[in-house]
Amino acid sequence: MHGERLAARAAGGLIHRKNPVAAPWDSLAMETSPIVFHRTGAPRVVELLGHAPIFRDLSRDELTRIATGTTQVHCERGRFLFQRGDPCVGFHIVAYGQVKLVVSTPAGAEKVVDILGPGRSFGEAVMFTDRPYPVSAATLADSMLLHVAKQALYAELDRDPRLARQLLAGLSMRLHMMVKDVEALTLHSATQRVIGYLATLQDEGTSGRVTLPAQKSLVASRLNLTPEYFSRILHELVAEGLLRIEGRDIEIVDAERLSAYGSP
Amino acid sequence: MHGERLAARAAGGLIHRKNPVAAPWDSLAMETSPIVFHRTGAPRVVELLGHAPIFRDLSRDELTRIATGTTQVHCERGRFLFQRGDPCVGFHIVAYGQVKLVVSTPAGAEKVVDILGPGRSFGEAVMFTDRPYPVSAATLADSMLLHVAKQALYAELDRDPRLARQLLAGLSMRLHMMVKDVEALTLHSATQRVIGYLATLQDEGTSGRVTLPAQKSLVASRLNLTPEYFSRILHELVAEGLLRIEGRDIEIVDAERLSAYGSP
DNA sequence: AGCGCAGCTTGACGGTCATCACGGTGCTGC
DNA sequence: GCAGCACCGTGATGACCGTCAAGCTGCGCT
Repeated sequence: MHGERLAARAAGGLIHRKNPVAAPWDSLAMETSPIVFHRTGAPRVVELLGHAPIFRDLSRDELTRIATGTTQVHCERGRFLFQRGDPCVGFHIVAYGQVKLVVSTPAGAEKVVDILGPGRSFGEAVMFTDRPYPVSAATLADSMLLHVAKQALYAELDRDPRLARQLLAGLSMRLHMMVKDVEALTLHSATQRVIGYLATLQDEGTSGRVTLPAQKSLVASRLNLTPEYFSRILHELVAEGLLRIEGRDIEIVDAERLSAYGSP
Repeated sequence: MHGERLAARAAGGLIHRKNPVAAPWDSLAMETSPIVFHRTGAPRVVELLGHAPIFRDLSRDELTRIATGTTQVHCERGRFLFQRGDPCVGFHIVAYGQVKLVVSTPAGAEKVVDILGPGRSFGEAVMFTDRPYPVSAATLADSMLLHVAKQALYAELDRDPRLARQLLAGLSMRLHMMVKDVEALTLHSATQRVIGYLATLQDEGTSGRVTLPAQKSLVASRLNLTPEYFSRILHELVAEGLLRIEGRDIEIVDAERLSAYGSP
């Protein structure tokens, strides 16, 4: 049984380190109360919803209707938003902060499925299936989320076919990513997975410098590696002169040779 | 690089073995011409569409409109319906026969993502993303498929919010399955994956007897195993008195002990 | 300052699983 | 009937990657 030891660090310390991830698309005053729900038709909510990719190019009217069913959720670092098995009555959008999605066995082993930053949404798919959550979600930093109630979205869905297309496209992209993940897990070696991951980080922010979105042990789990082996691979790549590492910042020295490393 | 040798048997011989999988929801005369498209408003098409889970409880009117954009595709065993990278202009429904979805590296390694029987649909997600196919599809038996054109579906989507919900639910279930797959690949051992797979086969057809949907090497690839190791595992389970095997038919002797095997 | 702890690294070792090689069986077609 | 081919099983070997057990570093805290 592997991953046993990951369990120890799973829940994430409830430590108050001031490490909120900056929101690129908006910045708000920070809430640090343990966990706060804020039912509100606040004016900002419409603004925030409008910036989420999933609701791009909806009209202001539509957004305000959806905002009616939306609550703000303030959540400090290291708390669970929901656990696998909980019922699902809506979906979440990250306003600021950072969230991890994990699957875990009863035995305590844990695997990071994804690491989500501001603007990303999650839980839509579960909402549409009327099943309990298959994963758990926990904050990696003090965060603020929007929770959109199922009813509100369904109501709007009946009015606007364009929204349906957006949602379908969004879920489809998600599925596409999952296929890529499965492909990586089954067809690529550990080293190739690391290289591929660095590549995806790179074309988000252009230039040869990337920075890991979270601590290395989390990224390792995301790539289905132990922290130890992840470390070894990174340092092997450094030894080859392909990378340069400074904490979470990684400089890609030779992108050409990197993407070809480990094929023949 | 593992899976290199799978490539050899990848394309599937173009042999004419009469091995069409019986369609539980309809039976039709078999076509064995190499590959035939049949643009048709045939009366059966509406019937066939109506039985696909994805179009369940649509009205006859709606189905006939969709049928307008639907073509019958007759395809003999061992041919590709599309290859990774091909553009996508619609999606498929299996009328009868059997289809495999595979991902493959340029190096030739190949992995079976799924094995699909009558009634199952595939390619919707790709259609909604406006990207090329991330997987290839090939027939495992002489088959007949329905191909629904993107335009036809989009048009109907604008008329009927209920269809949107069905599609969203369908894609969401697909995503759920993928999450389960990733979980199995990363958290479970090979033996546990085999056991889990047998369990899913079992609750489709109740009773202690299941039969593998395709040849063992394909099932092995689906479970991310080599045929050799898959064989070893099955026979180990037989040796433990948990299973009994006769070709593709497997009798589950002790379901209790089976599902607990390999945990402590 | 000095402790304590979380995160990261390094080394030695072993298990799980892939790989290679080969023999067996049941089709199909000549 | 036999060649030829899929498909399946078995044995020997070793790679890849996980596990266990240290040290190291930087940061927050008292």
